[in-house]
Amino acid sequence: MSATEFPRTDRSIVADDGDAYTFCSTCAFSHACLSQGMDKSQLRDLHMLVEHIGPLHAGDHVFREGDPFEAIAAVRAGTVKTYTIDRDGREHVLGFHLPGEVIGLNAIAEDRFPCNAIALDTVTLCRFSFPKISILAARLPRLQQTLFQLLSRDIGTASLLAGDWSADERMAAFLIRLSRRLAARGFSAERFQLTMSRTDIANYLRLAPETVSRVLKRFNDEGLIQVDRREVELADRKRLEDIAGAILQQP
Amino acid sequence: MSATEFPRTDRSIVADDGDAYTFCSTCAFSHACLSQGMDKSQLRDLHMLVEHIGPLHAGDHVFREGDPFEAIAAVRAGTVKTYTIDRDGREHVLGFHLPGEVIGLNAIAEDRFPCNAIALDTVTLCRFSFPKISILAARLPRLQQTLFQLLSRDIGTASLLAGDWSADERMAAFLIRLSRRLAARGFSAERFQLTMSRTDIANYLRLAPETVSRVLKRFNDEGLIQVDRREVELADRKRLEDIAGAILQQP
DNA sequence: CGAACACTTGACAGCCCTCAACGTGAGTGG
DNA sequence: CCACTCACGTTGAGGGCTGTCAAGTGTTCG
Repeated sequence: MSATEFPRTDRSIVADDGDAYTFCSTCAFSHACLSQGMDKSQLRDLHMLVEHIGPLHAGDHVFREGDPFEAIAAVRAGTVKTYTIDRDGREHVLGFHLPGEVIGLNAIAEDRFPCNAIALDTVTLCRFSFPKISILAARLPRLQQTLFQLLSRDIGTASLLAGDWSADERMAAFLIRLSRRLAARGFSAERFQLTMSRTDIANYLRLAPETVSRVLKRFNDEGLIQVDRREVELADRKRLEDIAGAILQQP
Repeated sequence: MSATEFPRTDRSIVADDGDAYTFCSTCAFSHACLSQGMDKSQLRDLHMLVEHIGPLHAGDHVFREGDPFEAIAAVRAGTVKTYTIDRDGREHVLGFHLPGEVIGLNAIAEDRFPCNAIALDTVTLCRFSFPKISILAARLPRLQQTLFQLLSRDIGTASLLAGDWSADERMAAFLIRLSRRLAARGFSAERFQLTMSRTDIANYLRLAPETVSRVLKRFNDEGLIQVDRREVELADRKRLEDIAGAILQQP
């Protein structure tokens, strides 16, 4: 069992501000960091409280359920899975987090992490001390607004999977949303690699792993996608979007 | 069809600050409003931006999907249902909101309300202009923290119903959580009135109305509850909590 | 090479949805 | 006071989707 990497503060702080503008361009905070209205000194303030974490490797935990909440983090590279284990030992995947997305926001309410976070591949993170960023947000309206928006957005995405959708609808929506998120970050929207196992997808979509397998095969046979192991190509995006339609109408 | 009441700004502003301390004691902002660390003048600032709305009557809309987002609101009295209508015309209930609870937080991200809100009975609200409360939050760390916590909490509750729980688990969890929320606001935890229809409950729990009816009847026959029309008494809270267990372990 | 793991494929059953009919209570108007 | 209407709620029968169980295949890694 690997140690929890995230709460540690004795990690070396990578101060590679030199390429900060490059890797931050796709970050959730980029609007707050890079947009107009924030001068050099303010930008330095924000970069001052960023700690670069990693690289973590597949299976390393970013944080664990019950850990005291001290910071949120933006994924810089790789994929992070957040999940909980319920009373009966079943895993519930709350989400997969791609570069630019923020994890830990649901820990603010209780001051503890209500879930685990684990790296699915090689992951690097930007760690933001929450007390510090709160103080800074009081001086920077745009940053405060960004935080409010990030939190608000998570409420919406959390209720997205809550509906009583069919397995086909869930899977199609999963693929389309993943594709869109990857595209927004500069990756190919049509062809990509699933960084998570079938079981992870099943636990996220609240399906059985067998059902995930069957639906993917049927989508493949019907020409909607081409799937080989974890490689996926969206062959008929339009029909996929049509299947997922009712779910995707939500942002 | 009734008009949307909420976005209007030409409503009479009820300035009954005289009993502000009374009705606000159970409000989500009470910690920010009434706790230490906020002096008289700051308290006045917060009360200044509160607009009292209502009374609305059963069937009146507080806001509608697509309305521009200008303000959040705390329920003072009554029950508000938030819901969406999907492409296929099916209603999805996002939540029932009791006195002291805040609605509209999921509108921040898109600057529009992503759902409808309707009064289930006679409802009064406190309306907080969001731009104004944001500015105030920058000056009052405690208020900022309260807002962050409210947003963060909603992420958790949104993912609560996302699991693939059985109808029994969902219903038990629904009753227990409703009971706890009512108790936290000074109402009886054991005996209460359902302000929503069976269909509303079904659309919230993602079940068919018939299933809701059947489960309630079985719970009644098994001595877990006593239900007569919309009157409910929790006869065996312990067993109910046991059934709901896996869901309730989340905050 | 062998073991562990992820994934696939098939058979079967169970939960819950759908469809349908009926019962009940509140409100209305005569 | 009663008949009527209408929405809401209950109850029953049947079927479909998807979970469970089981076995087999393929891949990775020691």
